[in-house]
Amino acid sequence: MTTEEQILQTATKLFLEKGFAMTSTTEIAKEVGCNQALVHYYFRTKENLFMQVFMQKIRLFITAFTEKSAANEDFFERLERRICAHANMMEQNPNLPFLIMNELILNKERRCMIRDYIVENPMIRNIYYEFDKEIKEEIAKGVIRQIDTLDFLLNVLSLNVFIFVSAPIYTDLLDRTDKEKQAYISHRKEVVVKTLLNSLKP
Amino acid sequence: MTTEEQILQTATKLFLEKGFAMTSTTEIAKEVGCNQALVHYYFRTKENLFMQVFMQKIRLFITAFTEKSAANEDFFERLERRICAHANMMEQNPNLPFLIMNELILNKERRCMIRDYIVENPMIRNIYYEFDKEIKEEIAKGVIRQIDTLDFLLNVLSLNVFIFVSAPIYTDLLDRTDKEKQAYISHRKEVVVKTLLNSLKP
DNA sequence: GTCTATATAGTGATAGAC
DNA sequence: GTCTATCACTATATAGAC
Repeated sequence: MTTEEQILQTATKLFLEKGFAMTSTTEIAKEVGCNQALVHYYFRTKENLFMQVFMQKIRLFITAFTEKSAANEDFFERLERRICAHANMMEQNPNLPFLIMNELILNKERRCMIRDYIVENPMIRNIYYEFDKEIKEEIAKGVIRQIDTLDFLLNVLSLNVFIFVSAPIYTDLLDRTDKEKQAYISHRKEVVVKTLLNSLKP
Repeated sequence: MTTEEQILQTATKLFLEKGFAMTSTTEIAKEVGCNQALVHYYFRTKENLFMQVFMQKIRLFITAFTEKSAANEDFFERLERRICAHANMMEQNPNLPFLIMNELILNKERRCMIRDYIVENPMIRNIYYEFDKEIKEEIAKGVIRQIDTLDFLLNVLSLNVFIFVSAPIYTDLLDRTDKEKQAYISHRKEVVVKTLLNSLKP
């Protein structure tokens, strides 16, 4: 691995653990084993370095919900598969939802910066459009109750994100072991799927 | 208002807006209109000042769910009233859920510090115990489906908190006005109540 | 490409005058 | 109680040697 890749990898790890403000370029360099000046040689500013990490993770976060369905699954099975795919992505990047929320809330510039990427991206628009069509069909068929697609997606996001935001808090607050933390996450994943599917009942 | 109170008030405002790490004592002093040394004269350290703000807000956050019920309300009406009370508290302190999450996730010491307050506080234990009894009774009566009380509370927390975390992101991402942001919050509050009540159906 | 050295600016905190 | 002045520290970023 080149030094540049090492810096990017270490930066990703540290930004996820501690956020933008509390991670210094000195610390990144120290963990890579090189000099602090080198971090700036490759990425010029800390902001640049962060945005590279951030946008890559944003892409991952959004595309995770687009899990393709198997041939003969019904609507609820497909839905469950997608909700789980989204949760699994976060399980593999535990602090990711937190980092995204954190930086988007504290920094208005970053909100505006990803607007172009998310809102005006035709691929993402298309993903939404397809899902919206699906939802409306099932409502028309009477399989699920009347609900707005965006509202349902926000419900999924709320419940899924909160699993991983609350897990470290839950663990320390109730003096749990790492194994119990894992059990908490698994359990919440099940509860969230059940809650979401049940909330769609007519 | 005394200078000390002014400092506390301004600190509350700035910590809520920008978090602990990105608020400096210099900035607090500047906004109060006094010298930076004075902030340290009253509170000695920035950490002290923050913890005073933080614990006061934590208390507010927890007790908000304990809205007392009117005499002749049924279970679902009481539940709705509590969920709304909790949401309204956050509406009056828009960045509060975010601040709490932020500081609890990034700072293990703070997690442990509030453990004593939350987990071992007999009043809070009692609130939980009463609600748990209520839930179990309604399950026994067949009014709602089988669900763990803690799981339900986590669902409430997830959905309610996310309304206010997502509102500023939603507003900038989709170029919304302040009035539209307000409409978003009102709408989501309704959706969340409906989703939660519907998810309890047997 | 990697290093040392340094410019520049900001931080939290304290000492001491008034 | 409020101020000025200052210390010690850390940060980002850059210049220049090799």
